[in-house]
Amino acid sequence: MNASARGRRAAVTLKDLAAELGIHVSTVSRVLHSDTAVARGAASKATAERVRDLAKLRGYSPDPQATSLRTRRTRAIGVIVPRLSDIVLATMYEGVEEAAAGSNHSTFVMNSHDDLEEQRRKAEIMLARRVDGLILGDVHAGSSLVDDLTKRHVPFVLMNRRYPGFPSSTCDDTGGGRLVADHLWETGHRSVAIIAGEPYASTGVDRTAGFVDRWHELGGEVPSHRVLPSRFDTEGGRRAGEELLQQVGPAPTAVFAVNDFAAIGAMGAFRAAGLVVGQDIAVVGFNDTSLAAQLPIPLTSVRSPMLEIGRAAVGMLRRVMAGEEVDSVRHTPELFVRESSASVAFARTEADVAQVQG
Amino acid sequence: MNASARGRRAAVTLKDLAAELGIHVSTVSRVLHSDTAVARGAASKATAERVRDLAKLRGYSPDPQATSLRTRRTRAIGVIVPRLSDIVLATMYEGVEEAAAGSNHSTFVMNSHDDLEEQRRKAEIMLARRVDGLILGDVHAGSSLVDDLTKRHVPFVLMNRRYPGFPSSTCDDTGGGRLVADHLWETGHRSVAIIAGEPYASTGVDRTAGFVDRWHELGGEVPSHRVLPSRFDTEGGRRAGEELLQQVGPAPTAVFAVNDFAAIGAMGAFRAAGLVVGQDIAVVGFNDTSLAAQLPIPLTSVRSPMLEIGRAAVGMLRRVMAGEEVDSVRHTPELFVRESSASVAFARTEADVAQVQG
DNA sequence: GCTCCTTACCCAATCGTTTGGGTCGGTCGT
DNA sequence: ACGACCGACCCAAACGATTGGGTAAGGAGC
Repeated sequence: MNASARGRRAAVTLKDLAAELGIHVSTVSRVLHSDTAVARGAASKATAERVRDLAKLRGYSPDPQATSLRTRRTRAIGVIVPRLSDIVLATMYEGVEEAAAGSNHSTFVMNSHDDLEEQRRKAEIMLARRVDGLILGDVHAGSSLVDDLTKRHVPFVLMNRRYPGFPSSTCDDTGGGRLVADHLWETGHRSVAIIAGEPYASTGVDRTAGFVDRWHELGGEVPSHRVLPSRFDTEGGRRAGEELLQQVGPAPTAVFAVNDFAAIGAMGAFRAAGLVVGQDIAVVGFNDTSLAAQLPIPLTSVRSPMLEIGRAAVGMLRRVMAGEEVDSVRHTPELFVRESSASVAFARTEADVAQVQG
Repeated sequence: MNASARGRRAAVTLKDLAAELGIHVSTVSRVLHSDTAVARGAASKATAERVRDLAKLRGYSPDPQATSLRTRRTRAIGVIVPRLSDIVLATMYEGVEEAAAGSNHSTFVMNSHDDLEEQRRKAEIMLARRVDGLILGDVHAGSSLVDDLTKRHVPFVLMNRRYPGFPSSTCDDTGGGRLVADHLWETGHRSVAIIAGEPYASTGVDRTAGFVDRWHELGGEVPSHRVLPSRFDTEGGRRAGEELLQQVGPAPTAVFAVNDFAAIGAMGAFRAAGLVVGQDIAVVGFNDTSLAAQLPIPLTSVRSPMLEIGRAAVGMLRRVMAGEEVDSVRHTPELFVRESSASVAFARTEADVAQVQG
């Protein structure tokens, strides 16, 4: 019936250490906790040594609940993502976890499934848990959640997706889109389409806008029916790909999907229609997930530094929690050209297209 | 400088409610906390009503740190996985999160990167956080961690991978392997290879063993050099695929990769070597991740109920935490045949093989 | 009218830490 | 030789909730 028999509650406390050393618990606390600033003055060098030795010997580890209760901070941060089974967010989260662990913070993650209701609910759960701050990886354009959190003085930063006026750690998605436009233009394409992702996600919107802007600068045009919204998964990419092929008029010679998974889905649709990706049609993805390079037809993709985006989000959040103003960071992407769009001269001529059409 | 100015610390406490109602804090606590068992007897119906109304009005939410301190339980469970960027584990975690939320528990996840040192370190961090229990998704064969945790009376269950003698929520991997053997045998294959995954993971080991056993029952044989260990990612699959093709003697007509990602990597290797998957060589994966069906060449795969595995792990852990003995659960897998192995008659004859060889 | 229940509460200790303030015996400066 | 100061501690009040014990008033039963 004692503590250790009833469970694993062997946990040694400050009081235990104090009793064993014959000194007061507050002295032990100061020695163990304070970073030599307060520690000096709390106990003699000899006593401090004894305290530290015993703490190590007994395996003392402070009770975080008690500490939190007293200090009003939990050293926990909440992370909300659309879904962790999206490898992009999962990778960013790895960066978050790593950086948080580095500054002695724990992280709670929750999935919002990109549902506005659920975002709020999950945020409330985290706040009820008294997290010290939030990292939102799923912000929707026009969502009022960010304003509400600001009003409530909840420290938070955005990750993955940005929202004007709030600090975020994202990829330079616009720049990434421009890289793709340059690449496709240089390889001779003039008729392109974009699988643009969800309209509420800045990632897809910015990548699309970057592409379109650059394409215009280069002298090209992207008809609006060639910009298809889509889900971010393979299924969404496949549907968009199918839709593209069903449009009247010649099919595009190149397709930019704002996400690797959508690109993979589109590749499936093209192949099912008898097109050979990399020969009949070029496909470019985004994020350069570990899959891209390993696919049967390796996928050209824009690498976004996902781990770094996650790490940076933590750094920013720490500063926000400390009351500082922080600026958004846009991490630089890099294009990796692979077989799905590598060959320069394959772009079909108008004549070819007419033939295929006929 | 007051609490609410210094941050968002507006948090209303039991004491606040009690003061406003002119009753004692303990009465408020009993009304709000107890599930009508203790609540009855704590206050009159009228008072209870007033308490509940005011609590709702003021938006009272109990301080979990204070509660934990008093009750010695955190309602938090720790989850350790090899890596969350593995879609399989991420999906299981979604199941965990959902089930945990359902029973009002929070979850901490950490990545161990399949490193023994890191597993221990992460487990210690979670225990230092005083989680009520652990779900281990990364147990290694022969690891002593499970024994150590048992000795320390830490409630835990295993997920994804099993370990004899400890409760686990896994797929029936052996059965899954048998399904694949039946399928390949029926479609005429006699010369097969296995990309077997890491030897420390029961998933790969069991899937391989199930396949091999069934194959023997059917009268086939699997030479040991045809069972290649591999990492679980695409890179690992590609390497194993390349190695297979370099072996002396005729290449196998079918390959079973114990994981979809490894299968995708292998498909890449085969294609690079000029083989057409689904025609020259059959490939089967495992887990039926969302990618499998959407790949350019849709991948035959064994679906494991990942969400369910995660949910069940939580249920089991709750029972372990309650002091019950629980049995392991092996969830039933299901085979989905697709183009990568669909056609029955393509298996190359020995003559063909000889020709290719020559 | 007395005891004995209920009913409807209140009291106070406790969980493990932190932290603003003592206190007490010496040492230093003059 | 005397006050100021310093080093090395101790005290006790929090933080917010839970919970084993009261206790006072009112009614039932004899």
